[in-house]
Amino acid sequence: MPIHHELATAVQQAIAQAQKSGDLPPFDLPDAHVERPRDPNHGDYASPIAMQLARVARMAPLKIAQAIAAHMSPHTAVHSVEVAPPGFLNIRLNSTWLQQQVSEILQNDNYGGFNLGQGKKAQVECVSANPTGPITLGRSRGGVMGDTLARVLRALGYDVTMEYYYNDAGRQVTLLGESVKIRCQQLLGQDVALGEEHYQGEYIIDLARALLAEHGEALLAQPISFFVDYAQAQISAAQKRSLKRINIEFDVYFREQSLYENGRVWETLDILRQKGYVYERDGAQWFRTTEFGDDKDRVLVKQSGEPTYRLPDIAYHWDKIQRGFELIIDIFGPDHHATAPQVLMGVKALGYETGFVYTVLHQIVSLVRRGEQVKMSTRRGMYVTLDELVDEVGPDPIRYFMVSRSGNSPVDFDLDLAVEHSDKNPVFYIQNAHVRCAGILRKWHEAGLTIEAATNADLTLLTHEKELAFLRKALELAEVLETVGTTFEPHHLPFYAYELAAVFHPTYEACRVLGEDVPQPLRLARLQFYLAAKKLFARVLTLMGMSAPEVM
RNA sequence: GCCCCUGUAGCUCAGCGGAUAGAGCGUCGGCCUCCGAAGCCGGAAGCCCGUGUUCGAGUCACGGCAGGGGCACCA
Repeated sequence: MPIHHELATAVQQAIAQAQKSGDLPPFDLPDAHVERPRDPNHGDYASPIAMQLARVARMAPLKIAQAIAAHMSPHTAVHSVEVAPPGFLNIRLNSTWLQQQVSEILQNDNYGGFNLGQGKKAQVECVSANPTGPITLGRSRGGVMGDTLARVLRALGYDVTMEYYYNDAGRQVTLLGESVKIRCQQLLGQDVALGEEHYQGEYIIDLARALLAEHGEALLAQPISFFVDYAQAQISAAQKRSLKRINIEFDVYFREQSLYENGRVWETLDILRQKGYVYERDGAQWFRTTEFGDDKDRVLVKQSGEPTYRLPDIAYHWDKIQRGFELIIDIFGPDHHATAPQVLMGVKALGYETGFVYTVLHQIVSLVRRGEQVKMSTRRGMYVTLDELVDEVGPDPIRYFMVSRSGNSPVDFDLDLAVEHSDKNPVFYIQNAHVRCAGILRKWHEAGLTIEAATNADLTLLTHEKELAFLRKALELAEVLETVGTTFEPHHLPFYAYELAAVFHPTYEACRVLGEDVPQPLRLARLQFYLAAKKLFARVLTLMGMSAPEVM
């Protein structure tokens, strides 16, 4: 159990004890929690519980706090529990215990993680781009957010499946096939033109060229499905390669088509109809979303007899639930902000509670170069792809900047900043902390010394306030992971990483290791400290899908 | 017209109902005979407006004002 939970429990037990002994009147035990005071002078953790209890206990908050403090049982981590007006309970950690975090970090490969999820099956669905073109920046953001969430949820004891949903059944893929065929015809000198709705991108011509090289002119006799299958296979393979470049890999690629093959789509419609949520109008099948608060009903099946995307989307979520996921997270870009709630309405209509299904929305990504927004237009295929961005800035800045703000804020991806090797660039600022640790260890080895020499170091020598501040910050990782894993807002992690580096660098300046004026026992202790710091930075960077370089 | 998101320092953003609102950039001023200055130290500067809920509001509710995005029988 992480320390902030232990302390909260301790507070709660103290309240119960105080009630037992009559120092506090009886009332239902609240959920106590501890938080970090803004001002470190107030202690390492604080609880405002006494103020919250004032009403039910009908006592002055200060008196309540005193009663709780008096009944706190001793804890190895706790140095003192103080009461401060108007009723705060301030807890200070024991520095001996804090120093032991060094060995805790070194021994525990899941430092900061804890078993919040208890092995529950969780699914993160993200990217889910149609297999009709390269991965765009918006989809990349969703992917980075989803992958970061998945990594955090695994650290928190969830059994996570990363899933990618393919729309391989709709009109879009037919258009894709037609686009490729037309390009083939053009390459063969035929006078045909792409329609307005066809895919305009250069990559379509490349596909056509490759097809022609393989099959020659005879391929024009093939049905459109031939072109569809070929293009889809090529494009989805390319999408996977692109995503892998930024360390995103999926466990399951779920094909929309499979929901038609196994009858799930029509089964879903039947059930919705049986439950009275479907009616016919103008030759189409409508879903009574107004019963769930929507401002108008929505079409499930078009006049043509083809389903809209909604029906398979609902069927897909039904399938997810039947596969036993207890936590479902859907990550949607701005183009899905309006449709996300409709899927949930579908799930409700099927008879499920939707409390365990979360939709995480994010805003757009735009590129900034030399302080100016780069113009992008999806029409004409004039957008910047993930591959182009990776080519230009590399994976790490993408991983960092795509999650470095709340999903509710748009991302302005600054191309100049992303590659700038300076203190302005938070990516290098964080990675440099790891590099600096590595540098100390390298120098140590170069001097012919081994790490083993330091394993019995006396950690209680780590008394410098900056060293202790770093260890306090290390402790905060558990809180950050919990926040990310319960709010599904991954941006807290890069902020934490930055703060951790901001606590580290002054420590590095102040707490030298190899200098001749450092006494040997302290040197050994600090060596352990920097070994732990290195491991912690590597851990945090890995949780963000970033690399932890030894040199830069 | 309807829906979603946003409004915090000159700029870009954190801030999970708690104590004196934090960073980065920019700006002003310092620090390399010393493990990576890709770093450190210090200064100036801020919650869109109103009403309400609360012991306590940047945070919650309602109403304004302003900006962004979305409103297909496309996905």
